[in-house]
Amino acid sequence: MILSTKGRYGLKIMYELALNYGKGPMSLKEIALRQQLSETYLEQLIVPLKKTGLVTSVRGAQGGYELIGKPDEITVGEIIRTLEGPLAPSECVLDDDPECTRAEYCVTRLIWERIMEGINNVVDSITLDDMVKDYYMLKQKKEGEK
Amino acid sequence: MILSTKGRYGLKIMYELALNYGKGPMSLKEIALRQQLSETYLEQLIVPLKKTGLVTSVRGAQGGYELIGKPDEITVGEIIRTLEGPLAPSECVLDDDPECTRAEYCVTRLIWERIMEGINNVVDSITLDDMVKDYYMLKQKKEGEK
DNA sequence: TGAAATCCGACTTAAAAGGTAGGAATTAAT
DNA sequence: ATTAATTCCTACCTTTTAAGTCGGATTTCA
Repeated sequence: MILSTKGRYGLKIMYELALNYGKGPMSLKEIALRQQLSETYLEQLIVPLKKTGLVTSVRGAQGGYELIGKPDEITVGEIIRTLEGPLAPSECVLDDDPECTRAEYCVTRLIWERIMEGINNVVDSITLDDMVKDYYMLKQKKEGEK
Repeated sequence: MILSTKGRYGLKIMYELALNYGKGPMSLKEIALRQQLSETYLEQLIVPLKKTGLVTSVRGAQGGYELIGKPDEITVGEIIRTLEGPLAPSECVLDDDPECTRAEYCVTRLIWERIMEGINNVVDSITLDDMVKDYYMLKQKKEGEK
């Protein structure tokens, strides 16, 4: 049940952009450097993020990417679903599955629905701003230890 | 983020065994028939369920499988984790990941931990007995519609 | 003794994961 | 004007995983 690198790295991209929010565009090169990830791979991942309208780009030298919305308006759920598709444990709970009219009265389906609801509740309750706050919390804590 | 068929079919196996609880062993053939699944594939899936001690087997003709514990003591979480491994969105939240001492203060890791906790809370709160009850509820409802 | 089961291990095929590579287009700074 | 930095675009590659299948050995009830 581990997420693919798409969702995981995608969140890292968005987190870096959130830390940089309001400071102009940030290049993928810098993000890749800070997160120790392959820049060319991140290029792939940012395409859907742009298409969904979560980020915008500035081309050319000194260009890069920026969040479109404010960090407290972007949830972890939106980001992960953009890159991974719907967060469902089984296809049969997605809108329109034709095979799911079964003689077993589909009890398992009820379970998948509950699980899906649980997962989405969690990820939709966390925003990028929460992550930024976590960062400053951790930072302060670490400085206190010196 | 869709579960593999291991976890999904595995839960169906356990659900059938729960419906059959107390009535002697049930063969994979019958389970496969009722759930419209490949019997030989289910053979693979039941191995870990047996190894973990969730089911026991009776060999020979009229043999089959039975739940070891009572349906209200077996959670969906146990079953899925047995077949899918730990329900974590990232490896880095599993005990001992060595790579996770990072300069970013690992804010994303905090997020994965919260998500993992959320998922496990949901699946561990549902037992096989809940599914059996769901079955009788749905059945009654359907009969009322006639 | 035969049929119905579980058990065991190897094999197969297709898709997905996790990238790389090469180059075109755009733009700020010099 | 040129150069360097950047996004953008398309294709390709390699390894792993998913989702089974297959053949046969073993056990046991009828």
